[in-house]
Amino acid sequence: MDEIKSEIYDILKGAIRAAIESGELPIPDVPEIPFSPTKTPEHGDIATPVALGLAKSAKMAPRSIAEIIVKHVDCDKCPHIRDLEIAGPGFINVYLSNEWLDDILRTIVDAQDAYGSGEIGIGKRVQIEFVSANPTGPLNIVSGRAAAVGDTLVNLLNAVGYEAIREYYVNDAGGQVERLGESIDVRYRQALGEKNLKIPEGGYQGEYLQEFAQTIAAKEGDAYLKLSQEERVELFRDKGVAYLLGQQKVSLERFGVNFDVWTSEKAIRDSRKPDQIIEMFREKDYLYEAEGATWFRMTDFGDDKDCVVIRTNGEYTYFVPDAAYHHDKFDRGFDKVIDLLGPDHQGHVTRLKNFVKALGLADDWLEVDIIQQVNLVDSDGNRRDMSKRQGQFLTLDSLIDELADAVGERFAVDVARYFFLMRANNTHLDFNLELAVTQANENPVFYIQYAHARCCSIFQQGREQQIKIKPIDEVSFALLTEAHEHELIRKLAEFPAIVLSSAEEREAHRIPHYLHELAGIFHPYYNQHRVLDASNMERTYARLILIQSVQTVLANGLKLLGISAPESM
RNA sequence: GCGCCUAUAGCUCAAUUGGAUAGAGCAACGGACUUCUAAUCCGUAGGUUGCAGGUUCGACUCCUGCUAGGCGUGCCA
Repeated sequence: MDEIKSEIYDILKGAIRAAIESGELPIPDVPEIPFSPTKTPEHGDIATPVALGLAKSAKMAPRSIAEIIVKHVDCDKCPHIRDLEIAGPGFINVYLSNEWLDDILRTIVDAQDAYGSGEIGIGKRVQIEFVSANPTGPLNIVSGRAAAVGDTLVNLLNAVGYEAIREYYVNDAGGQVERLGESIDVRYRQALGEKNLKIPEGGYQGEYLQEFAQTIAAKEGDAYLKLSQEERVELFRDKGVAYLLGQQKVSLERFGVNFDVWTSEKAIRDSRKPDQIIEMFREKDYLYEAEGATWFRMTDFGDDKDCVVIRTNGEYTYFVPDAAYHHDKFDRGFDKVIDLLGPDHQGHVTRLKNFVKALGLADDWLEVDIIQQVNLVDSDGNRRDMSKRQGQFLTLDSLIDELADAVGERFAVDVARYFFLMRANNTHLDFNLELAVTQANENPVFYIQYAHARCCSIFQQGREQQIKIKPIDEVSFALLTEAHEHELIRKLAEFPAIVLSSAEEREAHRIPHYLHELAGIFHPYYNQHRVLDASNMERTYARLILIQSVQTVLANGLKLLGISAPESM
């Protein structure tokens, strides 16, 4: 496929050059030639608007430019071109010979699991940091969305050759975990019968801490009351972080996301890195003292406000360990670092990028994407953010529990991942719970999975009828004459380009859309045409190769999304 | 006030990153199981792409100004 594309590119380039040399096309140089697969077969297989782009500089009508270019195309040189056509305002439509379709099926059958992968990123190391929720409670659904997106982006980057890893930054230091320790202390003492205690300002009210504190009380009794409050808060802080982080890991594993590296903020703070960063900033004169605190000259980097890096109490604000953390990422040798942050962190994107700049790192080394918020809605679009089950803000676990009640544990994670992945990252996601829990035809996840299961089912039937797939060289694809068959093959051919653009643009949602479109061609085909047909075995063999290719692409695509490809449903 | 994100069919979203007649699913209506799985298919209907300008051969896409919603905004992370 790619070879044919570059062949056609060269032919068109040659034609334009010949037209310039003959003086018919008054432009200085051969331009970039954009071309893409067409939306509809009526426009051929590949089309280019290059003549439209040249209209201005050549001061000619686009259609006549296209005519001149086509006149100079040497069709004998490229057996893959069946026909050339000028259409609409001046598009050049290329019709490929049927060999092209054969080539695609051959490529897929040869490559199998590897079909769709690429090499553009070979030799480059990428780190994606995502979820990174505070270890002060269970993961919420936005974290779930980030987990699905980050996990898939890593899959995509690895598929196109990068060496990408998943990393989780554990915010186990600072004021929030202090509040956590204090909150657990209150719950612990309440569990022992103490009255008139209140969760401190900024503390955590959730039931999960009551349960945790009750477990401690049941196990250790009042042993900890002998400690000073300060000692107790510190102890509970550490116990709480360990417990809640453990819970988060369990949730993530259930969701099919496994991080390669967990980095502790506390460890970063305890290292010498933050001091070194401050030292470096001081040397570069990025810092000044005011109002008892130390400030960073953020305005020098174009922001409208400076910001505090050392508080009046002498502690670093989170910026310092954060800058140190990113410097540490650089030291670990990543060519590119991507942070996926939650919607409440958007104010920090510019500051973070500025700190990275202040560290002397390249502008495009750090990429920050915001994973926007998730609303749960019903089919009428009404918001439903509360969990029925727990009567509280929905957590990732309770979402999967609800889905599991409806579609079974087997598909609950598949459905959740699909719904999180089907929208662009920077849009607010309306998660239609009603649609997600329908096990019926409307659910797009099942639509795709069912297509895969149907492919498998054909092979199962074939085995029962003693029909085996023939080696590809003994099959004649000329028998695939149905319009649906050509449409399917054209769609299969798009897959590698979709994977590539999806990885490079960080737009994971293109994969679910593509798979849905592919299934949307397969199902009608399946309904109208029989694959296994004893009265026409030669065509059966050709169709089996086609079905095998469809199955391969569906399976490869679902794997990128971390969604199962069931053999039966 | 300032900054970021968003606005496309009744609802939820696409649109190969500036290309041809803006496409899907859901919801609505009417049909198809003696067939490799009906979790499927076929058909009907649904649009001034928030508004107003501009750039371009060509704009959902880029620029300017409005309107509406979400989020953020110097010592939490």
